[in-house]
This record gives sequence, C-alpha cells and structure tokens, in this order.
Amino acid sequence: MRPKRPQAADAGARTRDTLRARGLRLTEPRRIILDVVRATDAHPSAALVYRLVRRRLPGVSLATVYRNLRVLAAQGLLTERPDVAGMRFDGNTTAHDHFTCVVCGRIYDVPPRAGGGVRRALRSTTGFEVLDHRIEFYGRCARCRRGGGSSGNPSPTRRTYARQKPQRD
Amino acid sequence: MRPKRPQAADAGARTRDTLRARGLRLTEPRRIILDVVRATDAHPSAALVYRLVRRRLPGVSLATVYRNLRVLAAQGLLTERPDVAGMRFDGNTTAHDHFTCVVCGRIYDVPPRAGGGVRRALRSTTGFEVLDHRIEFYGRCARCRRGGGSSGNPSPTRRTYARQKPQRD
DNA sequence: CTAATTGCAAATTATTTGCAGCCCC
DNA sequence: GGGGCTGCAAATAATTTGCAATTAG
Repeated sequence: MRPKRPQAADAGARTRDTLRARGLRLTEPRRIILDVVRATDAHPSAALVYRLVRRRLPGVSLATVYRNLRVLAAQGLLTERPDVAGMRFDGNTTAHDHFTCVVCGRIYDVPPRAGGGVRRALRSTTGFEVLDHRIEFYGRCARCRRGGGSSGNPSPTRRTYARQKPQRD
Repeated sequence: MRPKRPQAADAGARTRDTLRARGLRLTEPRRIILDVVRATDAHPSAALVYRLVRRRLPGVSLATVYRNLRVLAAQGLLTERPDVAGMRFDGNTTAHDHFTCVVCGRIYDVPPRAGGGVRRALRSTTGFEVLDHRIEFYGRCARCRRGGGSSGNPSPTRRTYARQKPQRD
C-alpha cells in the first residue's frame, strides 16, 4: 500500500460520521474499499479495486465492491468517472482536472484550470444553474513524448484516442 | 427525421472522400447511421441510433450499428462520449462543450468556453502535449429550474448526479 | 434486537466477434 | 474478383440483483 494523501488522515472519524448521518454503516469491507481508492491516483476500475481490496480482505465479493463504490460515490466520499473502458473511481475529491495520455493510457491529475469563471459565464448566458464541471484533457504525456510509448500500451500508432484501450484496471 | 444542421449539406461527397482515402466504403447502412447521428442533438446511445436507423433501413443489425459507430468515430466523422449509462455519440464535430441537467437528464450543447488558453497553460506547466480537451458541466437547466423536473426523469430529489440515470437512449 | 450489509450465484445490459454470404470499386 | 461489409447468433465483459445468512450499532 502506498502512502496516503494528507486528506486521508482523519478519514476514519469523518467518514464514519458522514455515513452514520445517513443511516449507513462503516463496515470493514466498506472502509477498506474507500481506503484503497484513496491510496492510489491510478483512477482504478472496479475490477482493480476488487483485486487490491482482496489483498487485505481475501473474502470480499465483487458485488460488495460494486455496491460500496456506488454508496461511497453517492455520499461524495469518492468520484465516479465514466470512461471508454468502463467506470473508474477517484478518491481525490478536491478540485482537479484530468489528463489522459493517448499513448500509454495513464490518467494524470492536473491542477484545476478554468475556475469558477467559466461556470459563471455559462450560467449568465444560458440561465442554467451550474453545480459542477469537469475538464478532461487528451494528449501525450511528457514521458511518452520522449521515449516511444514506454511502458503500458502496445499500439502507439493510433489515430484516435476515443477508442484507446488503456491498461484496463 | 429532424432538419439537418448546416454542416450536413455537403456530407455525402466529403464523407465519401474521407472514407475512401482510408480504403473504407460508404455503404447505405453506414451513410444512414452517420446521417441519423448528425440529424439529432440528443447525443444518442447506440441503441437509440439503432432504432432510428431501422426506420429507414429495417434490416440493419445492431452489430452493424456498433461497428459503424466505431468506424465513423475513428475517422473523426462523429464523436464518442463515455457516459455513466454507456457510450453516447455526437454528430456535431465542431468545438463545443456539454451541459447535463441532473434533473431531466438532457444533454445540451453549449458554446466552447475555456479556449486554447487553458490547453496552452497546461502544456507549459506539465510538458504534456495537449491535443484535445472536453468540458462537461452539470446542473439544472432553465426548464427544470422553473417547473419541477418537468418531462423525463422520476426522482427529482437526488443528491448526486454521478449516478443519475437519464432517459436511456 | 433489527435494519444494513455481505457473499454467492444468477440475471441484465452493453458491446464485440466469428463466420458465411453479399456487394462496392 | 477481392476485400470490405453485412446479418445472425453466439461470446464477452461490465454491472446489478435476489436471497438467506451475518453483523454493526
């Protein structure tokens, strides 16, 4: 397991309270699932979360992982990201954008760019109430610009990135 | 079928050339599929495209629809959008962002906001080569802000929008 | 206690693929 | 005429659900 992010420090107590307020319990599978998602910045798929959780709790079922990822997302304790290859989860709930490398498939967190200004502008021109927004960038990461598509994906010669099948999980 | 967008005027010829250049053919199913996706701004799922195409070509198979949506996306003739409820397709290939109403589930096209400036900034700070970007907004559309969640979705009282199940298709 | 949660297996849903025949260039 | 394309049916893959047993609070 990797070192946790700073925010994860108080996780136990705060998380428990958040859940309890909605009549939800902080069970061991649930706690470990959240912990695992928070401990990585790989934006894991449900399948990968499952594999990682199993290392700590060999008996969990995949269904439990799916159910909890949903519950935790509904409580705002983690975020769901629809992806070409299925749903991915993000334990970093602070404001940030994403950069997907079309060569290696890695998803990088990048600092938030177009701040509230964009949202305000949209609101004033459309009359829509903007509650949230997400920005996804696509391109070649520094690593892949240098060496040819280093680790990870085969086909570096793709023309589209929409269909890029990154290292699933 | 609804009125086409201005860009769709020359579709036939240009599209044929684009495909031919890659050794691909412009068959009737393919042409109609592209036509259908271009004729709507509903960001349809494959299943809806299938239903719409069938009206004009009753014999098509779902597999053909899927295969062609992939091919057309790979050629840049349409865009794929991963969504919580599966892939959606967009025939509008000009620069624009999206606004998803968390009440009725509609996806609106909105004019592009954070232009190239955002991309340039990201490039200079990260060393990443940014080829493309997408912005997704979430909130309540004008219509839903007025009347309670008018047409469309049941549960107007949801707390999260990540799991909003919009009118599938 | 007792409602929330879990594991398991079966069920759904979305999407892809193998293959034989068809058709565009 | 040959390689793309198509329809069909079967195969995968991702995610969900029913249910009886278990457990947190």
